[in-house]
Amino acid sequence: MGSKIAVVDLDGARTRIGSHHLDVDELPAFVREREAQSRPRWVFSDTPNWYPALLAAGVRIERCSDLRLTHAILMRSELVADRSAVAEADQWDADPVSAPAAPEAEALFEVTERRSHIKQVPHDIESALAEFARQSTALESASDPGRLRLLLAAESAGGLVAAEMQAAGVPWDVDEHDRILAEELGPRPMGDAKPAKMLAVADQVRAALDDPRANLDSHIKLLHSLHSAGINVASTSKWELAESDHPAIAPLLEYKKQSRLLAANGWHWLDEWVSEGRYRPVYVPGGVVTGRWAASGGGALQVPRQLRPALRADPGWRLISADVAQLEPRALAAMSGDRAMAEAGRGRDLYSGLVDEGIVATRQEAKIAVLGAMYGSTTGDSGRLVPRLRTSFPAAMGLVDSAAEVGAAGGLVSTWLGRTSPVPSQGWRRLQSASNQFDATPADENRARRAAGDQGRFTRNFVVQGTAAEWALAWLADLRLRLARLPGVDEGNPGATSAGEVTGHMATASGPVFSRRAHLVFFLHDEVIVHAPAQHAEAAAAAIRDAAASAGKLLFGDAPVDFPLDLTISERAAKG
DNA sequence: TATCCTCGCGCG
DNA sequence: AAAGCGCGCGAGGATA
Repeated sequence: MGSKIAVVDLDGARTRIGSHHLDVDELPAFVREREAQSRPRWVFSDTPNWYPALLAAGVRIERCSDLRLTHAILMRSELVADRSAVAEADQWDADPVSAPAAPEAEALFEVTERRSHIKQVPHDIESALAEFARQSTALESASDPGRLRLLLAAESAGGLVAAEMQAAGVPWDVDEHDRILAEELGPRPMGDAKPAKMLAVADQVRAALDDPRANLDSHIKLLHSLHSAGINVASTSKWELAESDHPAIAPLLEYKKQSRLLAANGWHWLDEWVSEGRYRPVYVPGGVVTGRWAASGGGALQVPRQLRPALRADPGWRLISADVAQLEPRALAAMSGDRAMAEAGRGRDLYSGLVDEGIVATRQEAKIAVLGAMYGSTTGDSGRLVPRLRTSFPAAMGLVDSAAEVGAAGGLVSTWLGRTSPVPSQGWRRLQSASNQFDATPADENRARRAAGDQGRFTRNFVVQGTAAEWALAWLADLRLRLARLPGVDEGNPGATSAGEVTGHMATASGPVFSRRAHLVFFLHDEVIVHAPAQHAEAAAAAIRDAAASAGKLLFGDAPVDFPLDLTISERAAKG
């Protein structure tokens, strides 16, 4: 509290034209005023270090550059001719640090403890100015700075969205969640006891195995019990179990399902991650090398469909859920300029398009073929179907095949906007050179070949997954601005009723910035959920659609590829 | 007792 | 008929 920070104004040529010294507590008012005057592009060392406090004070910003996020892209991008200066400034190559999910007093010690061995970027003004200058120079040396600028802006906007979604939280119906748990597991037990329905199912399994002491919670012990009962499986995974037909299998699969629900999203999860009716997972923008977001806490990447009914809009509000159908193949069609593939997906389900065009017989086959093409399958049904795509979609297949070839040889690949894959590890390179030595054994050669294949499948998928992630970021970035421009709950709609009551309820859970206006609450690779006042739900839905159309134009111009959405407006997220 | 690894399963 | 990409998480078991 009360520590001094410096803020510097730069003009378009990055020349210093002013500076200010503020107490940290004065920052929100300062930012609010500047934002109202000129909506500058703020430069943050690291968004989670600055933005949560602004949001808590009721201040949103329109745009920023996040130096940590942009550094990570620029230091690797093949588009940048001279990236040595950026790459050498390795204090900026730091771990993502997320804002704590909720300021809980008892967790403070733990949080500081954990953060102390995490490498953080510097937050002082001179370091930031120096890095900003290095990045600007690098960007100017790029072969296609326009694309990279787009990527950097989208990436930074993603940082803002993550902070905003964490501040807003997903409206979560704890009672509904508890009902689902009770239905599946039985009522909440005391302490760490197992719920009643689980105990009952476990007894059925033990009876069927004729093994009253069988331990179902340890893979190893369970495997022994299964073998003793004459069930010959190599693992306890459910797909393998499902192939046996023994009376113990059905209750065992049921038990595993219950056990998973309890461990991953049971009452303990509810206590830890949902408070005041808001689920606040921790997002990590740019956390995956492909550009996808990762998560670190709360399991935002794996909320089971079973629990989707627990997402519930506040009274007088709606949830608008939207996902892009077949985002990755569409991104591939667009970036490769494959007109036939674009045509297969235009105005319809892309998989059904493949059936209509006579390329495969069923939608299921189409899905297996397309996923196989993007993931690099060579065996089974998928390996059999992929070659048909090579005939029909030569441009798309050429792009992924050549990405795989480059990767297998140790090379780098880049996404549409210029995010470049990481160099293969030293261990990988050692394997390859060992297999080229005169005394290489067949085992060496095998290992090297397998590793080369793995790397090839990684780079094959990198260009597609990464470009899809860019589309999604562009979608998000545009959407957050469109939503911010929608009127508040009691503005511009004289017909609105009980608005005061609704906002009164909201103010606690969502904080001052989000309590009155449509806002993003969830994002997962190719889907968004927006929480909006009922009277603006249609406008919010239109914003989601318009943002998707803009994203396609922004990235791919007039390429004949569309990105259709499945969109639902409801009080509850759809049942899975 | 703390930390790492493997397994299995949830999500896209 | 569980292949073929990217993740996070919890539990049990092994290791320090």
